[in-house]
Amino acid sequence: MSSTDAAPTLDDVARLADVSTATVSRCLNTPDKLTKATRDRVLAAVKELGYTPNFAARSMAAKRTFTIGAIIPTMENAIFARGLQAFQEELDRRGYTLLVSSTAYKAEAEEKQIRNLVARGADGVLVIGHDRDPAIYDYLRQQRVPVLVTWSYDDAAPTPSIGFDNRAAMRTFAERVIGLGHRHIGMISSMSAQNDRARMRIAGVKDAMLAHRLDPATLDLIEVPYTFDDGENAFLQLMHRSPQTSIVLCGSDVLAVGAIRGARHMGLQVPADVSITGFDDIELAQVTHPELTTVHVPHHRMGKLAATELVAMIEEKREGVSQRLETTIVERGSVAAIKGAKR
Amino acid sequence: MSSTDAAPTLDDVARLADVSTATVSRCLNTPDKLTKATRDRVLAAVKELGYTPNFAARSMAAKRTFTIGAIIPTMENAIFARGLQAFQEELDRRGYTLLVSSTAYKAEAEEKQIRNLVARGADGVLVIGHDRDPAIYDYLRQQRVPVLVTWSYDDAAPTPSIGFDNRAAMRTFAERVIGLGHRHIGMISSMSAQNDRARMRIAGVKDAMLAHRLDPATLDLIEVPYTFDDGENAFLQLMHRSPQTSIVLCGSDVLAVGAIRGARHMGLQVPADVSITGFDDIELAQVTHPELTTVHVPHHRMGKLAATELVAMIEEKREGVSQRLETTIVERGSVAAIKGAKR
DNA sequence: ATTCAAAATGTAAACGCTTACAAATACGAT
DNA sequence: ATCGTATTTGTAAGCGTTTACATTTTGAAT
Repeated sequence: MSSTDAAPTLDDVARLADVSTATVSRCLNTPDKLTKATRDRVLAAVKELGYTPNFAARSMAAKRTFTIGAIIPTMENAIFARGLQAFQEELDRRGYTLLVSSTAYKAEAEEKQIRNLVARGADGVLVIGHDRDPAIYDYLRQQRVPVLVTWSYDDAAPTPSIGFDNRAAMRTFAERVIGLGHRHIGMISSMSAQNDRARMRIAGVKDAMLAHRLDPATLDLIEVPYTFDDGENAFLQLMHRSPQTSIVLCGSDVLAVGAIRGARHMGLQVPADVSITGFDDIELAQVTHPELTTVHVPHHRMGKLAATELVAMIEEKREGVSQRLETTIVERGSVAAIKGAKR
Repeated sequence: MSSTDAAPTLDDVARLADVSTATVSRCLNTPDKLTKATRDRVLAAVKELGYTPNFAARSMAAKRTFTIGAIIPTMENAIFARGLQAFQEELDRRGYTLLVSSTAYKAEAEEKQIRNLVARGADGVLVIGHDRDPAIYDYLRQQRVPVLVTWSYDDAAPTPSIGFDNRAAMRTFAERVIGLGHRHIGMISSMSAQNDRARMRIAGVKDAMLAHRLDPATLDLIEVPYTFDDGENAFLQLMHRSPQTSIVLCGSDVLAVGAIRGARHMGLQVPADVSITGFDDIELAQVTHPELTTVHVPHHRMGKLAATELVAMIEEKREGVSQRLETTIVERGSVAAIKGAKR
């Protein structure tokens, strides 16, 4: 209705409702501490003025923001979207707001983003993977901001994590495809520096090779950034220098989709001429042709559990407890057995 | 080094550097107003304490946050990712931080998100498309928060916009494909309620039909949400009820990719049996087979211009000026001409 | 040496909330 | 009616910055 000069404050509401500011504050935060009569009066005033509490003032006074920050490597593709969505939903349910920022996979960018989030008063922080400059962990500890790692599980790490064992997951998966008779193996990974997930997946493949008496040194590995184009280029390069490659394991579905396109552009049939696999099982894995055989990650569950745990860490002021989730293998159509394979 | 009990404040820094809090503040905000000697002393203290300014306190005192909020319909797919990335980069360059939140295409969720952003002190707000409850615009006006619309251009709208003419873009595109001889046209659109972009794209198709003496009433239109599955299901439904359909125009690349999968599952060849088109030209359009013929939107330019304009609105305290960007048609492989078409 | 304007620094009042504590009020038991 | 307790409301002190204004310092000009 009325259109005063500046944004209305608690004082304005208090004056209009003829109560103290404390009462207005209580009405907004702990409404059941008020008589219905006053509550209604205050609410009416709030509505009439179109009052919105000032977040900065509130969080300064309360020393709480009910905000949680998440730093993810990228928003450009959907890798983290589903998990984050679930994380956000659970947070919502518990009265927290999510602040997201992305680093474009630049380790240096992460520290800045984290400081920003903390400066903004994040009550807790969610990060992807364990690997990062120890200074970041020191800073977070000094600021007393709880951190939770996700997308990775490592019991031995000092930071609690809710995720899965990337190495074991990839190992199991690789063993399965090697069991199909593949001997000339290529791998396209994201850059492994400062990225334990990528590194562990590579290690997993090597574990599997070892288990099958293949020399891990023969793994034709190529590390690239994270786009479709990167995947395609890597694939072309790989097939060019190792034409006998029968399967290319990709560190992510995005890279795998790029690789499939590369195969098409080279005139190779997938999986008849070459098998290609992904990792993550994002929706994208089901729109390619052939659809992608990949490792399914429990995005939703992981996001939800992470939210639950992080909120508990904050509210109960306790250390986080790690939790290992299981991954599963999803066979679709991008892998074929080698003809004449023993098993 | 030291690890005091709570997060260090300006006061702590001031004490350590043996200056007043005002000096510390100036050192952080307008460093050239200080002697090099004091500046160095303060900076050293900042570093020693690991001081990070408290954002809430700062924005309360300065009544500025250098934060801009953006509300997008979804983060689940990459439709808005590229534009937002460019928006963010330009903002960064100008010293602003971006806060993003998404509504999952729920109109009701938008108001809440916007209030939240404003409460958090956003100096300006970016939204997608013009359509929304007028109450939202009223609120923003009352709070004196500049708003800029993007992904849509409408000279007549009261809110300034930096985008393209969805209707004209779709009309031109549809005319082109109709010119290829298609007479039985299907369309899969996002839900058009509270979504001028979707509505205008539909209108564009009808415009084109009219221009080609086709009855717009014969357009077989189906509206669904925004996922791959929605696109696939819509396609199946469409082809089931109108088997003679020769081309399906989709309101977005995501729906189109779903439709292509639907065609594959039905055993239909694209484009031999049926043509399918998209809209947006996100990277996804190039990983399907066939690659998608679509309307290219200048994501990057749009994001960058939006950032520039919104910051100008804030800093120069002036009305925004709208700007219309051009779209182009990208022909890839998902459209075929009807055999024996006149022209 | 003295003067004066300019530059550097300090003082202290906001900013809009929350909350400990104090005061007032309501209500049941006597 | 009176008292005591529980409930509701008010008072006012922070929370950590920025910034207008006041004060001090600096250094060039005399």
